[in-house]
Amino acid sequence: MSSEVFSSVDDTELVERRRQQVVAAATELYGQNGFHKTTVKEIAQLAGVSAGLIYSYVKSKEDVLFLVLQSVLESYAREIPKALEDVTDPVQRFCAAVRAYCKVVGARPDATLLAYRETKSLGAEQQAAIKQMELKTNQLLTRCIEDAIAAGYFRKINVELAAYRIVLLAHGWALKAWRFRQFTSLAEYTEEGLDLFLNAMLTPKGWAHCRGEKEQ
Amino acid sequence: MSSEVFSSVDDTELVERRRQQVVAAATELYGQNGFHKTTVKEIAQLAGVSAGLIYSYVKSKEDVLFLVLQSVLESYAREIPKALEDVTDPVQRFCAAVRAYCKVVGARPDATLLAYRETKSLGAEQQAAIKQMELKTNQLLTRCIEDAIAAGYFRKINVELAAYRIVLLAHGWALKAWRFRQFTSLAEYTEEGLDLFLNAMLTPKGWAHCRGEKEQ
Amino acid sequence: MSSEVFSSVDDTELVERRRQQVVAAATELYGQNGFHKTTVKEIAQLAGVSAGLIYSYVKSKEDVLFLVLQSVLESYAREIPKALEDVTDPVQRFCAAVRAYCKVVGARPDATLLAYRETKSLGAEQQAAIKQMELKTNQLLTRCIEDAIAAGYFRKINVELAAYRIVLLAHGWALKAWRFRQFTSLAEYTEEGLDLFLNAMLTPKGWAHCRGEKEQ
Amino acid sequence: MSSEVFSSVDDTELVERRRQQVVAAATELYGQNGFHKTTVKEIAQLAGVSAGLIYSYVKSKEDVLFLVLQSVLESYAREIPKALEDVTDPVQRFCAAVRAYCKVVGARPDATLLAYRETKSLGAEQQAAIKQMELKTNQLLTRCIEDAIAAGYFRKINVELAAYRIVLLAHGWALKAWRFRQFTSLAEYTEEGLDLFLNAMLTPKGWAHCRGEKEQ
DNA sequence: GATGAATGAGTGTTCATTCAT
DNA sequence: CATGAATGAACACTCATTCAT
Repeated sequence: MSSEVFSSVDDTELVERRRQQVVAAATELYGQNGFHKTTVKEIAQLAGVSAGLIYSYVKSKEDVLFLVLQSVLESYAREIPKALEDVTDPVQRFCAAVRAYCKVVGARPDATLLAYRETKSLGAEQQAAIKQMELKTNQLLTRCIEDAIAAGYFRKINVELAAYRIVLLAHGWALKAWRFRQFTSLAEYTEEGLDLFLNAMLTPKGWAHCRGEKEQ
Repeated sequence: MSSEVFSSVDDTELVERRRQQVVAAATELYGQNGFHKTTVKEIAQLAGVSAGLIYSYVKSKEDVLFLVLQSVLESYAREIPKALEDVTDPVQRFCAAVRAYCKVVGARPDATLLAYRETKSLGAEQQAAIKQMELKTNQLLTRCIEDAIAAGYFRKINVELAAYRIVLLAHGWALKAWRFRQFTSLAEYTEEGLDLFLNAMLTPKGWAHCRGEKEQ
Repeated sequence: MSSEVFSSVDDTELVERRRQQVVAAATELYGQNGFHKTTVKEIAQLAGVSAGLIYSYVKSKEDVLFLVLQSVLESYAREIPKALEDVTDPVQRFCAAVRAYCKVVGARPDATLLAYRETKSLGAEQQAAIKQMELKTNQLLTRCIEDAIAAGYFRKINVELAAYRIVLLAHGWALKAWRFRQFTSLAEYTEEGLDLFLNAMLTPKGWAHCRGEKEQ
Repeated sequence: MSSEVFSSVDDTELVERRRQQVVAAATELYGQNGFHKTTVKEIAQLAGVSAGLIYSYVKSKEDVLFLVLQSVLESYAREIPKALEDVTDPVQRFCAAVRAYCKVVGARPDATLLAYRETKSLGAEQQAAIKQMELKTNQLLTRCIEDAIAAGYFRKINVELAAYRIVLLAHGWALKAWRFRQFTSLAEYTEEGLDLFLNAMLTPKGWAHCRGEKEQ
């Protein structure tokens, strides 16, 4: 994947710091007004730098969008594994992954929306890179599901499809948060969704296992 | 709703015809390149009219987007009731509604995506009008669910949340069609999703009812 | 002068009638919003005809302006001689001319303003034609002045310059009517202006003559 | 007056310089072809800058017109007081004011014409601001006349009306310069006009005073 | 490294004018 | 003669990007 964003500045640490400033500003503005309505000058102003400076750290306005979306996807890739760190039981790992995913999405629903809304504004290559990152996130879920199947706790279902249903569960909150917030909480939404899926996925052995867990 | 799009031409039939031309062209282009990257001239060219003519039937480029999204939402509001016309059994009606929704979305996944991507590009008023139409579509689903609950076939769940899960099922196909198409079909996707939800919603009485239906 | 406006319609009487409709509408609109801000469609609408029809009686939007200005200038050329018809005394003729000029201007100050504001919007040829008409109007005044000089009533002054001062007296009302109306009337304005000029122009013989007139 | 024109550039001196460039170019072009027929690109080209740059110093094409008219009116407000600086005698001050006014108008007759022709092309607020400036110029004249009346040199006439006659004298040169230049000079035009007004305004005491001045 | 003035290509929109009906 | 839908050239204005300082 050739999707490294070019910078004319060498000092890696400075590049990082500047980009963070810019990405933070851009995320807010893109979320509010969309990619196209947001001008580079607005981003620069909110980031507290000059418009010209941005082009020392990024080759185009599109690159900024790429960095923004990258940072969103990275937060997924960071948070889910973190939530799984100390969990060993396959079913518990699955549940933890789902909860973690929903939680990251819930923390910045606008960011997730942004990914849906603006990915197409990127060039083909960067679009592909973003999709690649999404697939990697999904693999975190597929692996959990596969493990639970291997352990005999989940039925032998289409793993990738199941993973996508989870993704849609999590993203669904972001997509419809404006309405959901009016009659439910993220936690409730997540647990009910989780129930739904467990219901459909657990084998009798899986059920027994779960009950055992709870009885402990 | 004050969201009628203004036309300087009076002949209703002509207005309808021209708008259809323009909306068809715009849907394709907006879907391909997004609202902002698409120029009015491109739309005009694809629609086979002059750029100026568009402004006889629409007051702004934004109006064209509104018309496009409106036509998408209208197709939902048209197709779902049609699918329910001759179905009386509450559970069957629910299933028919879900299948119909998934089918309309599947017929023009780009159009559904467009609604997600570009609704924010509209002015506040038109945005509200679109959301209103979406709510109306959802009510087609809530009514089905309520009826099934009233008949004792579905458990007493949060109706609106359930409806939204269905919406996300249907829209999910559009959102991830690029991937889904690689390993499943819309029908399979729909039926499996339906199963999932029925599993979670049916009461014992509902289950018995279903089995009876099939045995007939 | 090749400044005849072309019409594709032959029936002279109809041409006249239609043009009057259009000119009336255009005068109002040009006066209100200026030539450039006024659209042909607006003129057509106010005139109660279709936009296309105008082009049967006129070759361009500019032609309409020309007709409008022509009608203004013609009203000068018509009213001043009428006011002189039964007056034979040179000084009286001069006074009658001045009063008549001020009166026509006062009747449609907007129209006079229009001539100042929009003559430059015409093509060179039509601009020249309008100036020509203005010169003709001025000659009505110069002739009066010359006659009064010949009769020994006026001093031997620069006749054309004097005529222009009168023109500016009359036009001045239109140019500053928005202010003048607040503290004087057209009649007062006219008489005081006339006094001013007579003062400067009358010979002793002229003065005696005037006094004699009044004593009669 | 809320009629300050906005600039996105802060450096006051640069703003001043650029605006002067633009105003100079615009004055010429507006004078030649009128406000509406002149394109922003033409102005930019003549000013030797890019079209886009203009919008760093001005918010709209209309603002350029405002700046142009403002500069005309300012030249009046600057030159007339300057001409009065070392003159103390009321009648002399009046004469100096009239001569100064005619001279500024004569220096850029096109600019004065522009004010007549294009003030209506401004928005309501800027139109009002221009009229306000015109009133201020007029007050320079009224004050002279009032002083001469107070000193017993001028008769007790309607001061504002008299001031406007002077204004029309000065503007008259601009309005009809195309003709006047063919048979007289600005100086002659001015002096004769001044005579005319003095004739009508001076009291016997004023006459005596004048003669005295000359005899000195 | 940082600034922000300058560029100029690109776009939505208007409107005089034409012409099929 | 009359209509008004259709055309398309023209124009104000925006904004990503560059580069001299």
